[in-house]
Amino acid sequence: MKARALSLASLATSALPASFTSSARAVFKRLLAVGQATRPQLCQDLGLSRPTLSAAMTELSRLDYVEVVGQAQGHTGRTASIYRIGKGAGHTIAIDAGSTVIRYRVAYLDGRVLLTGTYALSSGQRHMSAEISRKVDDAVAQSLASCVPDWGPLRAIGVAVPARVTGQSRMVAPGQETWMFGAFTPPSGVPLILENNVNCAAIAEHNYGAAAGRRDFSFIQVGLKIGMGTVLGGEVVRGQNGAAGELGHLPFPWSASDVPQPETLEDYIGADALMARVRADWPDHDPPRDSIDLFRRAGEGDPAALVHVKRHGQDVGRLIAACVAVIDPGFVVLGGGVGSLPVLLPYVREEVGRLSYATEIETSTLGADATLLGIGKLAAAHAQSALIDA
Amino acid sequence: MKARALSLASLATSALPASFTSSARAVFKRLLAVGQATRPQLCQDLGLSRPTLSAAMTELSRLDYVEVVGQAQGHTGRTASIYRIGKGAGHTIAIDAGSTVIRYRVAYLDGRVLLTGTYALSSGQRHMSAEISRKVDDAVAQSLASCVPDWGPLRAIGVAVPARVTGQSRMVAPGQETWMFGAFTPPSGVPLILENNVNCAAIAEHNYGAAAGRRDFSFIQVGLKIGMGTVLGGEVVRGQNGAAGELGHLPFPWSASDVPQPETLEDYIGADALMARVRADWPDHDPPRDSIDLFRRAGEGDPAALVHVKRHGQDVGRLIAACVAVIDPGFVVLGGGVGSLPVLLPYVREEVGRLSYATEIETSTLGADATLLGIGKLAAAHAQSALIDA
DNA sequence: CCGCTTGGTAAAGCTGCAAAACAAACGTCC
DNA sequence: GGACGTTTGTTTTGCAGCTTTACCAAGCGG
Repeated sequence: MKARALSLASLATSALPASFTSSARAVFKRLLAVGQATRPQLCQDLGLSRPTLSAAMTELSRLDYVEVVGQAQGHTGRTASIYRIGKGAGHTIAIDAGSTVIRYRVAYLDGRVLLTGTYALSSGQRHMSAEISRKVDDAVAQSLASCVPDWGPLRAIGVAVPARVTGQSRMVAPGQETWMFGAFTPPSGVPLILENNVNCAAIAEHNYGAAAGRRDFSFIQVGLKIGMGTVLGGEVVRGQNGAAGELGHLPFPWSASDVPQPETLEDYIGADALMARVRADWPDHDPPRDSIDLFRRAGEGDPAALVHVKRHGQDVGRLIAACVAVIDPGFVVLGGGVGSLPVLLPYVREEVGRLSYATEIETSTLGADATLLGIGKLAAAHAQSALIDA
Repeated sequence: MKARALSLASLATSALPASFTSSARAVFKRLLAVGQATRPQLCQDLGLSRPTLSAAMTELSRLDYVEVVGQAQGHTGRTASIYRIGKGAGHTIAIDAGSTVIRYRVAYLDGRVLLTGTYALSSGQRHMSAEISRKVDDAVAQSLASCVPDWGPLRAIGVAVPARVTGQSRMVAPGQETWMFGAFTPPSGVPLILENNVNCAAIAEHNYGAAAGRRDFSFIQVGLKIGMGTVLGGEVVRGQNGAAGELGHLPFPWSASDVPQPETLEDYIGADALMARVRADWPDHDPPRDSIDLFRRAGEGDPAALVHVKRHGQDVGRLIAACVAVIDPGFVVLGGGVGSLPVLLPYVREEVGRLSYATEIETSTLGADATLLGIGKLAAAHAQSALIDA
């Protein structure tokens, strides 16, 4: 996760039409969360009276923030209209500026997908490069070109980046970092939200994945690099320098005789170092090609592979032990190319059990989509509050 | 900080008289925070109109929650009455059940002290013991005996303990842990609030000390034991098992060849281990008697002492590096018998600078009172919300 | 005494909500 | 097909909590 920081500043958001009553805000929020609902359902869920809800609907309809999509028939009584978020609420663009591919997705604020796409990078980019900037620009251009009136206004663009992100707001002023903005010119007047990619994955786990409904948990990504995203009290912990979860900075090696060196741990736990150790130690002339191969063989019972998987699981467990010692999240989701492999899990659990207090550990089920889902959620959430938290 | 956990449950709180308007709540809160204020000041600070404030005052006066303590004279115009919290709001008892002494303090909710006292323990109690329970009971009995009608009702009892505290609420049902409640029987009907002593010190730093006004920081206590209390977004991070900040559980020793052992770090960084290393390594036959002596000699320039102080500062810096890697608080306050010694600070800063992102580090100025101040604040805050968050 | 300023209260009005009453739509039973 | 019960949606009315406006009270200097 080592990368330079992005310093953030605010950008003028689009002018807002009006202020809403708190009930209208609640209705809008609820519709975003559940997708569709009838008025009686909304009354029930939000504890509002029918007249109040009626007023809220009138308010929201005036700007096309809600629309009717059908009728619900109880087995008796009048039919109820089914409402959802309308075109007036607009849409967002979410971009996962990953190490090997750029994914993008255009969606309404309630998550309905309008357009998705992928750009491959010419080679694995361990660090940000001009090519990423270009592809991000392509993704935005493609989205804008495909835009039709039915989508409503573009409310926010979110970009998940493999870098630290700093600043109070998640918005960035254009032109601050050439690697990001060298070829990418964000459309003016549209809020741009940057977020660290691991934090995005954590947000996705929180909203759609293994950590749904939890107030506190950590998501630990283990692959080529290591990183962590933490949610405490429902809020992402970002850190003063945007460096929360940069586990590569844990003091390592550290003992009575070893002096920790900066950023050593990432190079020790990263997949490259793992495979180097595996190859150096392999008993015959057919070592695993890559970490996937190693874990496959371990799953098939290969003793040499199991030794290294166990060893790696223990090291991951020690990462979690450090996390528990500091914040004791109680629940940890393992993700990333290596971390999400189930073969690793029992060894991780064993080591955490040996070193730490009771902590539930599960592997992620969201796969490679996690980051894109998370930045999408973030962009939608930003758009939502810009619209109704007047 | 290694100690058994306290499992918490709720206790019936005293019946509440009435519900307040939000303006009355705001006025009450404000008076608690600032101590004294005139009506115009409150209008200004809270953005309320004079009629609204008048209504709020009528509400609060009816239960003696506020009282007039004087008149304020501007250089022209009518005099304004000065208000503060009244007897009706009641008082709290705060107890620091420390390792060597038990301190207690009775105070109004706004912090005005009514009574303080100290009981020495017969010997340093590394773990909780029956004697602590007895002294806590003595402290409460003494407070109750001294109580006069002027103090108003007893609203809460807070106890800071050198143990993990778990559970949603800070209240504990009587009779759950014999070491705490073997000889201590809390008065029934009064909420009892338990909190870890390091978290209390952090709360004190947040309200009265070096971290005043900060939303995020960590307080690290270094002495016989090590522990950390963290505030993120103004809220104390307690952890699922109440184990957040148990730095003794950081993986140590950890390197390519060293296997971490449970709770090793506390015994390595604790003052006893430090002095053992100092004595083993001392060049002549006059080693420092204790850590205070060591740091005094270092302050006077003794090269042998400086070597060990520097070494210790580096180790403390590595603790902070671990904390920064996980949550990146941006600001750290050093406290405790060893941690608060200024001689240590430059070495800590140097090591953190070498290993981590920019992090401000200061030493605590609250001294031994920090824990008592913190638990007092917590008890008052609990009483406050019980009174007005109806 | 009068002007001037500031503290405090009483009366009227506004906002956001709910309860009650009313109106409309739908299925069912005779 | 029409009466009836049920559910949805709207109109009316009322209330809580606040602000604005207006007024009275208290202090100071001339």
